[in-house]
Amino acid sequence: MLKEERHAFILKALETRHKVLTIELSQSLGVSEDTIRRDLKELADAGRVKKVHGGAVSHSLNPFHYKDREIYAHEEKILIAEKAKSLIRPHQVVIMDGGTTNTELARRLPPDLKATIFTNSLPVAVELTDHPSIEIIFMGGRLLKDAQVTVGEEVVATLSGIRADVCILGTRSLDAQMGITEIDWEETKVKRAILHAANESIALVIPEKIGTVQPYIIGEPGELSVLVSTLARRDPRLRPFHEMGIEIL
Amino acid sequence: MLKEERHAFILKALETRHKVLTIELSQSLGVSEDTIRRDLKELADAGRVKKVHGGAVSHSLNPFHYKDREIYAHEEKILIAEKAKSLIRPHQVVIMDGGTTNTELARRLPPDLKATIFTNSLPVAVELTDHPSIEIIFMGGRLLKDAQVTVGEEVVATLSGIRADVCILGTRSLDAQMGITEIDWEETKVKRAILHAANESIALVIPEKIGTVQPYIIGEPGELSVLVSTLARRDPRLRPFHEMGIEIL
DNA sequence: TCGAATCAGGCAATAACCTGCAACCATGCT
DNA sequence: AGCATGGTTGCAGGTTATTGCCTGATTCGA
Repeated sequence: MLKEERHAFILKALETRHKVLTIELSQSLGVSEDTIRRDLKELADAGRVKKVHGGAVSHSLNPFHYKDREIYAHEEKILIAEKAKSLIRPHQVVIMDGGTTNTELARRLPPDLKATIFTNSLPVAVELTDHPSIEIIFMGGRLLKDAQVTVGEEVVATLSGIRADVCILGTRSLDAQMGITEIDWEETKVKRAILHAANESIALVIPEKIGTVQPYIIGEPGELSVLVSTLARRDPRLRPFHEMGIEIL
Repeated sequence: MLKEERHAFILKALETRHKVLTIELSQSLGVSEDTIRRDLKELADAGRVKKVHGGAVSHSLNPFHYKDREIYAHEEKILIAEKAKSLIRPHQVVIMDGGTTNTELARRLPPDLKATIFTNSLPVAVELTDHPSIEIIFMGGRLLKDAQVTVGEEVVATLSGIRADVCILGTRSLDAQMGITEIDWEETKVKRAILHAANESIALVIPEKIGTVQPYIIGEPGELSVLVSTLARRDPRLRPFHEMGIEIL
């Protein structure tokens, strides 16, 4: 068995299976795990696969590979994005935060919409590059690898020089008492700045996040203008927000 | 048994079997393994087969033929990226420009490399988010949709506050007299700033770009530190650069 | 936090490789 | 015929690649 054959086998397996395990490969190819490990290392060094503990996963070569990631509650997020896209009016200046729901919205903006969008989210920016008429301003800073957003004082400073019409917040947790809360301190500071740099604020949120609380507070619930979820307008979970005068969608 | 006959036999065998082993061939053709090895070497030099340890495989088995047509001269760019990745030393501060070759490099950086990378390129940043130990600073600004890089005074301002160890320029055109030149004015300004913000500058360039000129000048050829291409070190096209004291890789 | 799984690096054995050399052969010239 | 030439082949040797095993470190999941 030539090394190249094994490599071809591994790549083939990854095309269909997305993930391979070292121990599986060693059994089906009849070589030691060490050899497989070395194979995976070579393939990883060549950028053909991504090595993970216990095996490897396919490393799709185009820059949109984050699309492959399994998105939690994807269907719901698509629904929310579809609802929300009418909220952005032509020629507005918009700040878009990160998050999968916001990315979904960026992908779904009407092609004829003309607007200026500030964002600190890599995926949102990538999606918007496909849009024909939106002007994109990316706010620089240190990049958080898991959230794929920039943070730090540079982002905050940029935001302090903006007065946007509307911001669209990625919402980790929303509670009628505590408001919008976050788990990451750096992101919190940025989101606060986003909230304060816009006249109106829109939160896109899947129902299960409503009523949960994280350690850091971004803003009072009353600071929200519009809340978009998959819930019916009269759902009791939304009642307190409605009573504060927040528009429910 | 003539050499040509053996070559024909080997190619025929590869058509049907995908791989051949040196030992097998030597037995079925009744010649020494060394002779087969020499045959394979000739066929490989002629590009008819791919030589591997233990024998040879047909070209269709090997990667590049069916993958990634979308990136122009992708193979060459991979080679260049592989060459260049050793140029980034641990704990350096690096500025990475946009371009497909640079993206390729970003994808191929050794996973154990610890470094800080400033970039204004969306694809580069996306690739780097998969890297375990690199700190990424994204330089914000207006996003050019086709090049997927940010431009504008904000980027230039950020760069003016940086003194990096090395910058890696995406190179549209390189000429021994005119130096590095660009076709887009906005990008030109940013690239100038990148060049001036780093102590050393590395240009990754595919051979066909050497000797071409665009309207806007980014820098003198002498401002380059290292030139990475697929050409042999002694290639006449590189001679003028070598004589300027630019390191050729 | 702990135990088990997994990993990285080193080591040795084997196989494959490359280089130089001498033998061989066909050819063409003197 | 005699000889030089160039191409090819096999062999000896020293070098490199590959692999499995081992050990200690790291990482993961409970």
